[in-house]
Amino acid sequence: MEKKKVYKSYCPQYLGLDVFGDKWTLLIIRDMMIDGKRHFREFLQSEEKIASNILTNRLNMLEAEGIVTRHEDDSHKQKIIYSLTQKGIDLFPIIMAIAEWSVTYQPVDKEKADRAKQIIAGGAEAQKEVMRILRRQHLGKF
Amino acid sequence: MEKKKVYKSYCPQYLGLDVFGDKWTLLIIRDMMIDGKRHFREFLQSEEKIASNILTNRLNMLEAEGIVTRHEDDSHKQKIIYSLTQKGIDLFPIIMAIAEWSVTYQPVDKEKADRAKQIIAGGAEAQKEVMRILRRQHLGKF
DNA sequence: ACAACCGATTTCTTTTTGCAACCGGTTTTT
DNA sequence: AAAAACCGGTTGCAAAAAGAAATCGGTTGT
Repeated sequence: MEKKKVYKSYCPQYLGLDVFGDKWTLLIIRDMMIDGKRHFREFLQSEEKIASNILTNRLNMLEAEGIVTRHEDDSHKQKIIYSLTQKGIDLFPIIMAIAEWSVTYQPVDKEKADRAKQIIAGGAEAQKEVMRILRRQHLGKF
Repeated sequence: MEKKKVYKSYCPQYLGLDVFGDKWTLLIIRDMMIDGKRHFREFLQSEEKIASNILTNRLNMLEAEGIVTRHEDDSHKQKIIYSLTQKGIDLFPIIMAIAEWSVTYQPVDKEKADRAKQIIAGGAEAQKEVMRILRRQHLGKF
C-alpha cells in the first residue's frame, strides 16, 4: 500500500516548497549542514529559537520524507543522532543559493557571510567538496 | 528615518527565508520568471489557487522589499503590471536549485521537468542567459 | 446600457504557529 | 545514595496566519 499523495500541481517549485517551504525546515537543515548539529537540544539552542513542539513536528516530517534519519547514540541511551540522507544532502545547493542572495541583499553577519562567500567563490567544485564531507559525516561513505 | 529591522539572527539562510520562506512568495516569483505572468488575475489563475487576499498581501510585501515594482498598463488604466527588479531576478538561482532537487526526488510533470532539465544541462551559462532575458523583459535593458 | 473584467477588500472559518509548563527516563555531579 | 542536570519529547492554550467566498467601486469592450 503506497501513499500516492495528490498535489495541487506537479510543478517543480511547488513540489519542493511543499516539503521545505516554511520558515523552519530549511533552518534545521542549515543547522545540520553548516553548524554540524545532530541532536534535538542543539537545534533548540539555535539563535532563532524554534519551539520544541514545532521542532518535533519538522523532524518527524523530515524523517517521513526521507531527508533525515534517526539513530541511537551508543554513548548515551537517550540521545538520538539525526543524520542527513543523500536526499537531504542534495538540498545543499538550495542552502547556498539562498546564502548567495542574502549576502548581496541582506544585512548578514560578516563572519557568516565570509564563510558563505568562500564556498561561493570556490564555485561548483567547492560546493561538491562540502557535499562530499557531508556524505562522509552523515552516510559514513568514503 | 530608516527602518532598521531587528532580526532573530543575521544568518544568511534566516535572512533569506524571512523574506520568501513561505508557501506562496516563491510561487509568485516562479509565475513571473517561468510563466511570464505580470498581472494580478494571472497569478490568481495558477494551478495552486492562491487566495486573492493572500496574493495582495504578498505583492505588497514584495514591493516593500524591492523585489517587484508596480507600473500602470498604458493600454488599460486599471491594469497594473508587476515587474521584477534586479533583486527579484537574482532569486532565479534559488528557483532553479529547487527545480533541480524536485526533478530528482519529486513526481514532477514531465513537460515541466524537461524545461527545467534543459536549463540545468546548460549550466551556469544557460542560467545567465535566462536572467539576461528577464532583465530585458522587466528592466527594459538591452 | 450592460456585461465582463480590473485589482483589491471584507468577513468568517480553519489551520498553523508560538509559548510555557511539564513528562518519565538517563546521566552526571555532589 | 541523593540531587541536579540533561535527554527527546508532549500537552494545553492563545495568537497569528491562511483559506474560502462574497463583494466592491471603477474601467473597459460590446
